[in-house]
Amino acid sequence: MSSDTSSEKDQSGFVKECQDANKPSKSVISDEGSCDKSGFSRLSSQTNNKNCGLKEFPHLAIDGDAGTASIVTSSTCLEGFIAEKLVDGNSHFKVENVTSTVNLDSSDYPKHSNFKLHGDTSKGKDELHKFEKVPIGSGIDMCSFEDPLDDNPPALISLGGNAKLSGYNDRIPCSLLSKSRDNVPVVSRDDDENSYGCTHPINTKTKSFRLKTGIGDNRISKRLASNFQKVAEKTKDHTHSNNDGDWKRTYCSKRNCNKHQSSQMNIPFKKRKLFNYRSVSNSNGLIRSGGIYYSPENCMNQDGCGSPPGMHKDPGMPSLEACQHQTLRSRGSHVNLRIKSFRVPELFIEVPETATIGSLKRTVMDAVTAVLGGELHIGVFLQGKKVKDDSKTLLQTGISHQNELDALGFTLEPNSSQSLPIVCAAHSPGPKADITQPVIRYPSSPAVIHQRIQGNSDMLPEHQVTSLGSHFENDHDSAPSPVNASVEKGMKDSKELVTVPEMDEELAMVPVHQKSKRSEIVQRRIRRPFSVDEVEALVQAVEKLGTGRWRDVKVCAFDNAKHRTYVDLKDKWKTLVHTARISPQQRRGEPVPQELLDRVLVAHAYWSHQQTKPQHKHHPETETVFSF
DNA sequence: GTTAGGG
DNA sequence: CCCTAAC
Repeated sequence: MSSDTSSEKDQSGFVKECQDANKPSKSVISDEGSCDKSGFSRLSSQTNNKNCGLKEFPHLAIDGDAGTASIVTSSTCLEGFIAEKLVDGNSHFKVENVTSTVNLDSSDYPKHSNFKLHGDTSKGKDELHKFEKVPIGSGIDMCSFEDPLDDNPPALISLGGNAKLSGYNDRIPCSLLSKSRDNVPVVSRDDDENSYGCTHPINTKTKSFRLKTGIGDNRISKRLASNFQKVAEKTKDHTHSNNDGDWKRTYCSKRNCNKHQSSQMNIPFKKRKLFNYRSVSNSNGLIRSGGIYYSPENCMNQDGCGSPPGMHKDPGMPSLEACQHQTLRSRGSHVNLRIKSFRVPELFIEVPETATIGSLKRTVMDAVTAVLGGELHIGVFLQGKKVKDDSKTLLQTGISHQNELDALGFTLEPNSSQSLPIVCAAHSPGPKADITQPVIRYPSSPAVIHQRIQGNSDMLPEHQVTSLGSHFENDHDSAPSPVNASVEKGMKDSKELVTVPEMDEELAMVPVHQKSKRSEIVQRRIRRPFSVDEVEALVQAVEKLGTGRWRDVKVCAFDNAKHRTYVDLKDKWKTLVHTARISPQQRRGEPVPQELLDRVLVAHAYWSHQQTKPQHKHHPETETVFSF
């Protein structure tokens, strides 16, 4: 069949129409529809609507209706502050002291989010188990849980990194974890959190505190608790080499945390792990429904500005000097940025109609986790331009309360694949330029099942036939296929992270496994059962083109269905033939009209015959005998 | 890059 | 759907 010539096609008759739709033909096939794309498109659109229930999930954004949370983002001064604070353990980070306020309010933040990230750990128990060995305190720390009494339960995610904090962060004692006596896992701490206000006078290690009842504390399994402990212990050594005992003070009790943050998002432990190897940045701190509050004024602490060893200096401007200068300028010169929220990019979730709410939640959680779980970096955009020089001060960059801040934007972007901003932070009412529209799809996984409205029944066979000519548009919004590549890339990168030497054994081992496992899961394309419409189109195309020309079939009938490769079509045909041969009782899945199956058998037999006797010439007129 | 066929 | 040998 490799030498399919036009003459051959013409002889086959089935092919004819597809190749040349303009030629009138007596065959039934030709009347029913050619393979011209325009014809197929019609169907595709219909199919699309029918099958793409996911459109209803334009955003699975971290809800942003919550209150505000405070977060400190990076700034040289701030860094110093943090470091300093950790040392004495008494420094208080008070957002309330903000003197100058440049609130970049984003009123346009979508409030219609359908999903919220809860801090409730009980719900994620199952998942947690899977990652039970994941270093709890390493990455994202739970500072608080959603308060059920709070109408605006902002979820706060503290993205810290104990294992490895990038940039200046790695000099800062990282996350610490502790648990209360009764095995209630207590929030871990890290520098980031300190900056958020989880840094209230911290108790000593012995002074355990527990999460408020009803916040999920008791719902945390002992297993987790024990793991927490393990991690905590390990982390202990590893994190406070510089200052023994300090870590003890770094606990973050819910109470303390809540003081400045209405709530936090509790990211699954597995996620934490992901964050471990590389912090999102010191500022990462919170991803919460409410938003991130940026308040550098905390840099008031002069010492913090230049003291920390290793602190980078601004080129041409001694950092210390610069900081002092800024500091001396008075509190009024601080920039307060309020990032309303980091929105989780488009997440395409597919779940069967029969899925339980619980599984839906888990699926969503997985999706969110997958997105947030990779290496993330904070990208800063000013007036549409990305600010790449991390060493510049806000002042130098032009980010000051005196300037227009409406053009300032933050993005969460995947580590290496910077081409794909995962999350878009929009704070400002300002230029849209700074708002990067994320186009990410959650990598498919077995857990993610295509949600398909099994509603072909309303489509009469006749309609199907008439619409057959169309091709199936790619369900651009129904499934995560197209972007998989990038996701995979991200996962790959993440996988590499697990090799980070800083990890201690426990952290390295389990996580690696989990991680790689996850990667595998992610990489597999989601199963997307063929709809009757698709089968119809496939059958028709094969009738015309024959078997063995799957690439043509693909181009002809599924050119716009990006998720259907010619291999898929070939496989589908294979299964169709099989299905047609077995008894209806043995068939599974969405029933394929017998009429179609019959056509499958006929076409299959026909083309098999053709292959067997390629020399035999057929007269087009004769072909019409096959009333496809 | 396509096909074909087993997994 | 994946994988891969074969082309």
